[in-house]
Amino acid sequence: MKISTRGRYGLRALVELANCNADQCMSLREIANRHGMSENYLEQLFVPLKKAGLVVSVRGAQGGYKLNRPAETITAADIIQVLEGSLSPADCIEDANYECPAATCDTCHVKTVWQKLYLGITEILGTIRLSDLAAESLNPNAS
Amino acid sequence: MKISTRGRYGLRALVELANCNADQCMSLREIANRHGMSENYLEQLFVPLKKAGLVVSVRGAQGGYKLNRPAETITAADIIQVLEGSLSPADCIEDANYECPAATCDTCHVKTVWQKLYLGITEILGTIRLSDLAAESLNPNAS
DNA sequence: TTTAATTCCGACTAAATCACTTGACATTCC
DNA sequence: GGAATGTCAAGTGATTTAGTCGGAATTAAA
Repeated sequence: MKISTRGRYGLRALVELANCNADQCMSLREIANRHGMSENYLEQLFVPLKKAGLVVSVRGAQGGYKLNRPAETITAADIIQVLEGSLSPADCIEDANYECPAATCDTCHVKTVWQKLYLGITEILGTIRLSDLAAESLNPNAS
Repeated sequence: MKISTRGRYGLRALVELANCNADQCMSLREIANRHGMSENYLEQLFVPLKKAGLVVSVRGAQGGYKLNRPAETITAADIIQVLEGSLSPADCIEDANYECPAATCDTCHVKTVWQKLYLGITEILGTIRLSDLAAESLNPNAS
């Protein structure tokens, strides 16, 4: 039940982008250096982020990445979901018509637990906006 | 962010125990057979469950395991925490005085995300009692 | 026009974790 | 005595994690 470096790095990286001017972009090298991350690894994370339409890239010298939408419209749920693959704590509840692989499904009476957890996680991360995190990062002392 | 088989199997197994009479015990073999689990693997899960005081064992023929406390006093959080090691989605927030390993901590502005998530997960799982799950499992149609 | 900075792409890899399996031993009921 | 159980320690194959590496394409600046 841990968030991996994919989600953690990705979230931090996008907070960084949220702190740029909307028309400016920041290179992966700079983000990676600031946060002590591997640039090559971070690069991999930006493939799905771009594909999901959360960021856009600018190639060539002085290029980099920037947010594709206002930071107010991007939530932690959006980012984590893209990078971790899903927000669901168990495969059997991601979509309504998933079938348990084993014949053991009829003896599994704990699905409601994962459903409640999934709803909770979605709700919590869905109400955290990137703009809030960006503001916090600029003014860490404010509650 | 997935719950592993440890947590899933363990929770299902304890629901089974919760459906026994308080003085009766059930063998791992029976639980494993009912749910299509590996008996030997399940055995490993019961080591920490016993150590945590959630179950007690009865050795010898006709032995097995039973709950150590009334099912009303055991929550999903208790079980998952023991089997998954922790309910925290990130290592940096488990205890108040954990220190980020890297010097990158001062550039990490997303800790509040993991804290909120941790609180949410703890709250959700902490309010699910084993007795509720046991009742549900006996009467799956009731809401 | 060259050069340096960047994204893009695909492959590789060491280490850790997951989900078991195996085997030997201890205890208790029948 | 023997079968049914829990206890313990170790091994294992597959998958995932967190990277690394090398090179090609694109673009701004010198």
